[in-house]
Amino acid sequence: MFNEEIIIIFELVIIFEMSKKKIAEPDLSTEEKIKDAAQRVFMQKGYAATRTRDIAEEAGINLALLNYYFRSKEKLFELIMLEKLEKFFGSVAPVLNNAETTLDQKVILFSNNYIDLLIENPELPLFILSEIRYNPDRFAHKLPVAKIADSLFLKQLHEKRQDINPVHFLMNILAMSVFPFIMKPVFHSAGIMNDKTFTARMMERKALIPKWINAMLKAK
Amino acid sequence: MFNEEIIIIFELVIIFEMSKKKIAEPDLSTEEKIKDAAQRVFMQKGYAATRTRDIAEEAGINLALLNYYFRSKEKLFELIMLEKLEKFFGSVAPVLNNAETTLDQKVILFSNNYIDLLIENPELPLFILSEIRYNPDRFAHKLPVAKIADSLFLKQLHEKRQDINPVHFLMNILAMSVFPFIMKPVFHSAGIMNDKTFTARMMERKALIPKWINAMLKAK
DNA sequence: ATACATTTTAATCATTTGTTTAAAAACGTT
DNA sequence: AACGTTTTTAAACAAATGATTAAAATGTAT
Repeated sequence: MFNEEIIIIFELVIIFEMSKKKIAEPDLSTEEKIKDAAQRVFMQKGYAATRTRDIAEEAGINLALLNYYFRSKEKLFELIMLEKLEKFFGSVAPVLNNAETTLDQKVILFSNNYIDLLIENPELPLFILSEIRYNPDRFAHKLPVAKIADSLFLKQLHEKRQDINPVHFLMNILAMSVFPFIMKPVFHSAGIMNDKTFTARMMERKALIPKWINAMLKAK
Repeated sequence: MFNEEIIIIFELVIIFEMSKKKIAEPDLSTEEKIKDAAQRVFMQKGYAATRTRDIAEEAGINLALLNYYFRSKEKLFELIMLEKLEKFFGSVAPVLNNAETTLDQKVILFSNNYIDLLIENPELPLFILSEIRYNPDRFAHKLPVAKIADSLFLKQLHEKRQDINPVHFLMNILAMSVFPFIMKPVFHSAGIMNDKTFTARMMERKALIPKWINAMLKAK
């Protein structure tokens, strides 16, 4: 019947709208609900400012369940922090050590992949870096800094510009890709840029950064 | 007498050594001692992780004196935060709006002055940016973003490269100057770079950044 | 020296916060 | 349906924390 079809269409529209607005998915297990909520709250407020009650409320669960499933606030944080560290650092070393790609290709691959990652996780850099700052020793050994410091990428850079420490160039690529996301809260809270225009600018940068790095390498 | 002269020299040496090692200056007023200590502790641990007892201990004063002189932890923090905001943003707009300098000169002046500032205050960027992140609305109106967004510097940039949004270039100058200080805790806690070599690299960057920016502006 | 104001101290308070407990509810198996 | 197991709940606890208080100490002016 005609009416039934209309009803079905309305239902589909409602489902679609719900999936767009990311309304709390009620079919997750309690453990996953807590982890998801903890992720959001920790990322937004940092470890110290986060109350276990905030997480419980965000997850829509009883406070005691947090300790039931994860022992303690600290254990839960450690779990999430390790995942976020992997997300933030994990993809860097593989790209920089890929033996199949040239220097130029590495720059393109890195800035493209990394900016895509950060568009999906804009608060990641500031979260990671402040938590490391406020607890330097705790995660020191978890960072793949050695694999980056001895990377093929830095050797390839050194061949191209023996007069300048290649760490400078690596720093610049990182800076130009990551720093805008660290400044985002400033622009946003000052009402200068909304999320949409910010993302658009970041998309532009994916193509621009490799060109800029090339220009820097050729300079003088 | 000869002995007296030697004694005077020894005293001078002691005073000199003390000023070098910055041993807690005991001649400060209680109010200043608290503010100084609060500065250090807030910058190191952030607002949320800082206990008023930490500040009292660092200042070597009785806990109650903090409330006696500054009413509350929050009032004291606000005071320090405003000073740090001024330090972090205060010098930017004047340089970017100076009608007497060319575009190239502005880049040189900015990177030089700003890196000098950050060498003296390495934790400043991460402190400011995390506190804004974790409390976006609170300091939004205090930021001189408008003076930067409408700056002469951006107009001069626009003339030189009408094809690219000048905000990209401003972002790059900021990024290349500031970002290393944001990554410093990572390098440091991973044992890759000590304070001395880090500072040396930053000194190099003061001269390099203007060259890089120039190359980027000429590119393609 | 005395009286008054300012500063400092030790003790205490009220609230917040991470965690635990014991009972209730829900679940699964036979 | 009855049983044991797992999950959830409300209540409570102990420690931490920001703040206050009242008395002691110190400083200052007469």
